Amino acid sequence: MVTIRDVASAAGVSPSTVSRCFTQPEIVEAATRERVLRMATHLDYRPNRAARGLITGRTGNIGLLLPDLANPFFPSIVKGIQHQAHLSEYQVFVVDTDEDPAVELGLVRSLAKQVDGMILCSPRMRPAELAEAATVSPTVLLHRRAGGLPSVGIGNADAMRQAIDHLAALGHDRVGFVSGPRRSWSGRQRVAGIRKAAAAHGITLEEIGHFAPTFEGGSAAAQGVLLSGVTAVVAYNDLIALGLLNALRDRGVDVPRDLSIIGVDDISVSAMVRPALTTLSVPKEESGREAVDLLLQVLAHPGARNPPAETLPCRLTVRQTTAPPNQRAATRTTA
Amino acid sequence: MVTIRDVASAAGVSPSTVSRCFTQPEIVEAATRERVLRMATHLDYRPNRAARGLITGRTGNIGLLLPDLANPFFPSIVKGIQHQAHLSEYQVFVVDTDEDPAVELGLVRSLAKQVDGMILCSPRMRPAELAEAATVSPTVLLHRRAGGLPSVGIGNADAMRQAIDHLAALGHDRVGFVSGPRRSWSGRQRVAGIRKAAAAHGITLEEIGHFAPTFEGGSAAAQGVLLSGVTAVVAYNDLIALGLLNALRDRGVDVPRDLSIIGVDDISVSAMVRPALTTLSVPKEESGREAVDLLLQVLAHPGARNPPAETLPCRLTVRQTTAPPNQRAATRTTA
DNA sequence: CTGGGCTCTGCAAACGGTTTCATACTCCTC
DNA sequence: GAGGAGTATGAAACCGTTTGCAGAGCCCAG
Repeated sequence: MVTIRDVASAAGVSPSTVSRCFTQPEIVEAATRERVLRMATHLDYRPNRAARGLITGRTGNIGLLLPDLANPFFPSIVKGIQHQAHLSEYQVFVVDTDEDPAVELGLVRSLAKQVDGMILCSPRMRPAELAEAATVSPTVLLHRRAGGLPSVGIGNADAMRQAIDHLAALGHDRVGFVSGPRRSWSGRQRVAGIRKAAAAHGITLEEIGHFAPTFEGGSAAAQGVLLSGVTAVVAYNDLIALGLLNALRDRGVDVPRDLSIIGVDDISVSAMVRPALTTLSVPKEESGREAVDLLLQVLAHPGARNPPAETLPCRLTVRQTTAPPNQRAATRTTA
Repeated sequence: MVTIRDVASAAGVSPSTVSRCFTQPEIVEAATRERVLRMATHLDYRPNRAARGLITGRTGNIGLLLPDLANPFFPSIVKGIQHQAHLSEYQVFVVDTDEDPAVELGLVRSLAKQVDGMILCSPRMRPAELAEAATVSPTVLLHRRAGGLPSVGIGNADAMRQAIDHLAALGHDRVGFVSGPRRSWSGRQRVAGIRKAAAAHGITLEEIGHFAPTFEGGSAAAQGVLLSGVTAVVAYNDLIALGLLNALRDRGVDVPRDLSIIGVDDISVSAMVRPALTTLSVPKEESGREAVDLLLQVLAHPGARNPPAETLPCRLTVRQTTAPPNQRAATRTTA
């Protein structure tokens, strides 16, 4: 392994000078600098980041905590985060919590020493734990907002408004919301948003259960949806919507004729199924990139007073799972 | 930040003793050890891994290179790898190459210093580059085999045999194979395997193009498949199969009546679409776990002469996209 | 010619651990 | 009671880098 000393002796200077050539090139004489850099590339020298980190206190790594890589929503975010992080020479530690809130804080702690900061994506932990996590390591929240921590979120309430506007325009007046995990902050935002939007349109809202944010969770929701007598549902996320869509079809329910379905996230699968899912498109990669930018900004100005809380807009993508209500089916199910 | 010296003075011993309590507990006297460990937990001391790595040469990290996180095949592997790595207190650096072979080697080099070893998942680079990567850092190949490097793979040829057996049993005698990336080693294995299996059954094999291993790639393959006059196709992977399935439906082709489709991977989406995709189930998480085990084994015995090359079996999962050939449709398309 | 200020470079001390080597102590045997 | 083996601990060197401080050399003004 080639060290800074090898480069130094090869270039006939001291290690300090070599170091300066990399960290503050302008203060070393041009001729010297050029000679050093030439030897460095010639020897294929790369600074040992662990050694550098030991003294600077910076690791060049950022940590990313997320609930479940198996949900295609998150890999998109990872891609955005990685791309942006690599632009600034940062590496990313990815940690999957398997939707278990109990392990989140522990993972943050165990990762803290090895990263300069963390991005907590859709964390399920409680606000107090979140505050504690933030003391352990500089933290940016992604798809969550809490206690004045810097965060990147999406316009959940506005998204729900768009969904309800769309359903109202189609003529629905009895709509369901299929909830995801009880601990999901986004979920609570969405419920609040859809309540308000439904009220504004005079639409009756049925809130249906809490389900795992997975395809299976959506299947499990089918019975409750059918019993509720609604003509349209908005689901917590696309996976639930897809599971629901499938379970309904297996029971002979025609989507969108008998029931309209709207998801949230716009994961790639949603465009692959038939009928293709109408959904609220969330800017996934972009939100990941923004989170990195925000974190780097926080790292650069540790004492900033007002940590920014960004909100990115969602956009309704109308595909094939929404249509005007089927009067006959509606009256049948409500009967 | 609490250091080893803090623990040492709190416990009334030297830093050396504290260090030994963690690295080789058996050589320090029981009473002393207990006192030290009690102080350590009390102060919430955690060894600085960068500092430790500086002297031991071990980082406690492993690197994972993969082509595209957006393909649901890979997140499953990541989960398996992470889970197994965390059991041995290793962290995982994940790097996505966006299917670009040109950047792979560079990423390996830039990551090398920060990891103890790397898992290269479905790398697209050439054997010579692979050999070079292996000199840079201890390497395990996942879903690829090359030049005696330790590897974990799947039984591609056997998988193709199962697919052809299934299609032959249904009565197909003219089958297509839709190829993925030209640089994919698995792809070449599968072509070779399916050629042999088809020959054994007296089945005519049509090899159709090279396509991106994505949903869009599958859509693009539709025309070629229709022109080929086959009654069944096996696709390089599930995403291509799904794209194909969709594009065919949009052209009015009924799957499986007019055409049978078999994918490879068994990604979660394949069970979510209708008709659900018949596919070769690859043990994704398991292969990830095996790769970690293998890498740790390599790290523990650096001089081992015969690096193991494991092969995990695939299993055909029959769903709804395979059926006996439709005689009329077949003659129509071959006309 | 002297002295003050600049610019560039080297020395040496960190950073937080691990590990080699030496030392002090205990215990046992002859 | 002396000597040797064995055990538990501490002192110090080291890993590869950054950085505060000092010093060398130079230029220019007085």
